[in-house]
Amino acid sequence: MEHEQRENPRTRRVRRLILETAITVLLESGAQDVTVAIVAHRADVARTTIYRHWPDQQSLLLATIQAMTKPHQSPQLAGPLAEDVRTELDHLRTRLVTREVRSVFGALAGHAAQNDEFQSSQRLFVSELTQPMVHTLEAAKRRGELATDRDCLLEANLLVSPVLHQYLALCEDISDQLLDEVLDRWLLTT
Amino acid sequence: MEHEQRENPRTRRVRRLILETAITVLLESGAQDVTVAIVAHRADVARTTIYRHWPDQQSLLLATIQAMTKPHQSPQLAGPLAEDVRTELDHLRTRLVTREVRSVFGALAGHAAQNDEFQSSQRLFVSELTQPMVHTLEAAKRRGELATDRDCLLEANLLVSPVLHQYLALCEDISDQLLDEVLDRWLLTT
Amino acid sequence: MEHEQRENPRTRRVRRLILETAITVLLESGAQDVTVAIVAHRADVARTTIYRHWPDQQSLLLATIQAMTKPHQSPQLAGPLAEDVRTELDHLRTRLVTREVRSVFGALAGHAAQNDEFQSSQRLFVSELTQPMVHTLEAAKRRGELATDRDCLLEANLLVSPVLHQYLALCEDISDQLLDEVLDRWLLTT
Amino acid sequence: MEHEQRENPRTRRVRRLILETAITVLLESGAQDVTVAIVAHRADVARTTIYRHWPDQQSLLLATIQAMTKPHQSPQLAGPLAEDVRTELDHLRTRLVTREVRSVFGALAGHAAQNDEFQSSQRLFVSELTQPMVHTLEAAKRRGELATDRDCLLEANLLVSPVLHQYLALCEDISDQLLDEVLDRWLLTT
DNA sequence: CTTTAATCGAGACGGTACGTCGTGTCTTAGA
DNA sequence: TCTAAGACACGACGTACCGTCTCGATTAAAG
Repeated sequence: MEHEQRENPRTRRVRRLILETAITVLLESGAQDVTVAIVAHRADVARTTIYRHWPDQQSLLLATIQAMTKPHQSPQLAGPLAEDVRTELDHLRTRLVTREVRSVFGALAGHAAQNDEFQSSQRLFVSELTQPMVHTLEAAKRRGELATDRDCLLEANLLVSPVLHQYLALCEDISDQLLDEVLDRWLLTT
Repeated sequence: MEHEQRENPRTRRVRRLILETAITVLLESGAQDVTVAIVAHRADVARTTIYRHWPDQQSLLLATIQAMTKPHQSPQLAGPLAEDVRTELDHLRTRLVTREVRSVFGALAGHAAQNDEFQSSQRLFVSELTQPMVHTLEAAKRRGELATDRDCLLEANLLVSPVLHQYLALCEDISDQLLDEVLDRWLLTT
Repeated sequence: MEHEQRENPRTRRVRRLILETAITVLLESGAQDVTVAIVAHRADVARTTIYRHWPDQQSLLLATIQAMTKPHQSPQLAGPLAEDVRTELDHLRTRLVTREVRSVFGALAGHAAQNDEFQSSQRLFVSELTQPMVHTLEAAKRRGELATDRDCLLEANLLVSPVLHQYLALCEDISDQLLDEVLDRWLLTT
Repeated sequence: MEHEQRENPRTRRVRRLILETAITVLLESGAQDVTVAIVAHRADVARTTIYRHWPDQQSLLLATIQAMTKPHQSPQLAGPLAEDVRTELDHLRTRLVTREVRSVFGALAGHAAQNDEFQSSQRLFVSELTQPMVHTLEAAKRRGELATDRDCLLEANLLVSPVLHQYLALCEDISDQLLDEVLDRWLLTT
């Protein structure tokens, strides 16, 4: 957005400060505490300043989450497909834990039922989690290790969903056995 | 619990009334509105009466959700396994939509990251969704259509997770194609 | 009241217990805390039991104060009038402090403007404080040390009021000088 | 206080409005009803607005009373001392009745035993009642009608206390006889 | 020595007020 | 000119008492 470029530098600085504070609060204390009052206090900024940038609390929370939703990067893999997928599953597990995915996903899901913007954001957020797997599959397809008529997104979802289900829906740890099982099953269907 | 039996019938009636009102509010306007003030007003009950039964707003919300979390019932199926599973997937889709699962799941997920009771409740809620599929598989196992060394819960999760993922995580509709695909893949691994 | 004699002994015991607890609370924490809830708790008695004996909180407070309002006793004095009066002023000062008169008077005055029963009670309470002085003057009159046409109650009030004023209205200590001054002035008018 | 001068005029207006409403309530229904909820309602102001200006209910009541405690003004008298004092006693009686002194004094006394600020306020309030008499005596002293070694405050208290006692402690009317008696006695001691 | 009636404990219930915290709107000064 | 400061109305929170009202469970007194 070139709009942001032209902005008063002070304004941009303040906006950043607020968002970063909001992120910190979200990770530290959960989405419940991403409140205009609390963020303003923590960022040492007037409450009204926040309202000048975002119309209400939900917008602030949404912007906060969107600021956290950055593409996950995985190193390009080029080993045999099975290995790459397994590695990617491992990375996924790691990302789930280290990036406090539960908090963010919870915040999104908590509003998604009533608020379409949150719904889109949740879609995006989940897609970002799945993206590296899609890339891995596409690379394999290019290398000829995967049939060209396969829909990489569908395949990725099939691979990823049991893992996310275990972690985000059942709130349980992800064992190596689960990852192995998922991989084995998937290989059988390829 | 015979304790509840001995309760003053009026008390029990009021408790029911409150919970039912809370359920209505939750389904109508979302978990955000399951507020002591709103529920009290809608149930035409004093705010303090609610506090006499539940210590705070979260407890009320939790109780409300737990009151909604009743085992899903599916008719016993005895057809060939593939058909039964496919039927069950269909039922699952139906239940997701008709029982406002998105609202409830969102409410749970929104608190689960901070509150263990909500986490347990979420676990339970998701299990209830999966349960009919588990039963179907167990029946098939008894009929000899499924190898006895299979873990029915694991299999059920593998079957169910792509569907839930599509609906709860990606917030998208569940197509027949998806259900077919899931079934086909699973059959290949059996 | 022979009515009270016929009462169930248990009832009488409980009534006493409540009143004594209320007195304790009044002296310890002030009239603000003579609350049905607090007294019931301190007396280890059900709240409803208190309501069975007094219709509401004000009645309880009033009864508590009335139970505290017992005639002040002074030893009969027979010395010369000036000495007796001075001694009585001293006793008055002592009683004001030791019997927590400020708390009780405050409680009474706080309700007297709105509630006639409290007003009567206050009148009585203040009279009791003045009574010993009246007796002293009457004794003096009988001994011929005071003209028979004097109104003992009026004289007592004239003697007592500057002292009460100093303590209850101005909330200040009562010095010996004040007592001496009051006595001297009064003697000049006799 | 120039601080108050600089205040936003709206703020000052609101503060005034609240205090005036509180005074009205106090005079109409007694100190018991000087409640944040009631005053807010009567002043058509949000409850929180009151809390922004006074930390709690007691502070509001105190401020209300202090706002009512304005110096009593008497016209300068220059007649003979005895007449002046008698006039002043009359004025005092009038003020007691017309300015609802019983309500205010009751409210003060009701809290004075527990709260030092109320105690100071009560002291001040009573002093204001006595003040005109002090002035009258000082004027007399200046005119040479009163010995210079007399303590005007003490004399005023001696004159005033029987009257206040009659009205505030005994809750009875103040007769002309009483005023005459008090004056006569006092003249004898001068 | 039991039975019967008054009294009590226990606690739900509708209320009112408290004092706190958050929201979103608005106005007034300042940098 | 943008921003800070903060007043304001509003609404919900959770707490503490109020006074009313069942219901058993005790207890005292009378049959």
